[in-house]
Amino acid sequence: MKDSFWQEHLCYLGFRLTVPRKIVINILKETEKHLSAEDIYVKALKINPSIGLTSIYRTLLLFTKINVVQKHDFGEKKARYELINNPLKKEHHHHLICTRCKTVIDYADFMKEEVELMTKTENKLSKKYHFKIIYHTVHFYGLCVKCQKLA
Amino acid sequence: MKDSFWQEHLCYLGFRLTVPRKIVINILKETEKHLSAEDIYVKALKINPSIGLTSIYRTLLLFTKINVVQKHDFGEKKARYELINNPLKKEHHHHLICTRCKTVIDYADFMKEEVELMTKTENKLSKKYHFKIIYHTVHFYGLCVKCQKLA
DNA sequence: TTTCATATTGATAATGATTTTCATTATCAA
DNA sequence: TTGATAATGAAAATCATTATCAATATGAAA
Repeated sequence: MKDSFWQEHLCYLGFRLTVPRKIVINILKETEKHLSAEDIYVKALKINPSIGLTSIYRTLLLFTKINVVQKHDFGEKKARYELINNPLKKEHHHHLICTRCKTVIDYADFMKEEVELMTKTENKLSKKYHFKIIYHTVHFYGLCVKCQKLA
Repeated sequence: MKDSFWQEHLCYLGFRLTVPRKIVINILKETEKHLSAEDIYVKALKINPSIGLTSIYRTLLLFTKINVVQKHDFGEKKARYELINNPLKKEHHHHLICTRCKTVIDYADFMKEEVELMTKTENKLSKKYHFKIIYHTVHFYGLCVKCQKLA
C-alpha cells in the first residue's frame, strides 16, 4: 500500500491514500520548481483527467497542515507549493525571486551564518516582544540574468 | 500648493495633486499600523464620502511605483501599505507577524547585524547567481502575547 | 469478499481582493 | 477662462481560492 515516505506519513496520520493525493505528491516529487495550484492541476489532468481543481487545493491545504508541503507567498496573487524533504532539493534553503518573470532560485549558500543570526535574533525578539516565533522567511527580490537584459 | 514633502514629490514627478491622493497620504502619515486598501477606504470615507475604493487602489499602486509607500504581503490574501519615511516610524525595520490576529510589530533592534549580514549575503548571491537584488524581506511569523494565551 | 460508515471527491456556486472599463469630472498650463 | 488630458467613481470583470452538496471511493469490520 505504501508507495513512498510521504504516503506512509499520510497513512500514519490516519488519512486515506487517495488518487488525487498520490498524484499531487508525485508531481511535487519530480520538480525542482515552485508550482502553483493551477500548475499542479494541469499536470495532474495529464495523469488522470477526472481530477478536480478543488481536490488539488484541498490536498495542498492538508499537506501544508501536516508539514508535507510548504506553501510560499512570493508576492504574486497566487501561492506556490514545494515538497518538504524533496530529494531533488537542498534540505533547507532561502529564495531569490525575480520580480519580472517570477522565477524562484533556491539557495543554500551562506546559510550557516544566516540561520545562526536568524536564530539569535529570534531569541532576542521573542524575549523583548514576548512573541512566540514559529518560522521566518528571507526573500531577496530582484532581477534574474535574463530579465536584467530585457528590462 | 505643496502641502508636504510627499505632495511635493508627487508634483515633481509630474503627477497631479488630487483630493484622493492627499487623503491617502494624510491617512498613512497618521498611523503606525499597516493598513489594507479597505482600511484606508473606510478612513477616507469619513473625510470625504464621495471617494471611491477604486481610487484608493489606484493611488496606492501609483505611490508604490514611485516609492512613496511600500506594499507588504504578510501572508493574508490582502495587501497592506506603509508610508516610506513616515516620521512616526523607524527608518528601516523588519517585521514580526502574528499568524493568528495578523498584528504586525515593527522592530529595528539588532538591525545592524542583520542588515550587515543581508548586505554581505546579497553581494555573494548577486555574483554567484548573476542576480540583481533590489530589496529583501525578513519576516518572523508566530504568535503575539495575546494570541499565545488564546491559542 | 461483501458491507458499511464516512472520508473524500468533483462540479458548481460563492467569495473577496484587486483590476478594468468607460463616461464624467477635476486639474493645471496657456 | 479655456481646453487638453489626467484622474475619478460606479459598475462590471478577473482571478485565486473556498464553501456547498450530492455522489463516490476507501479501508475496517463482518
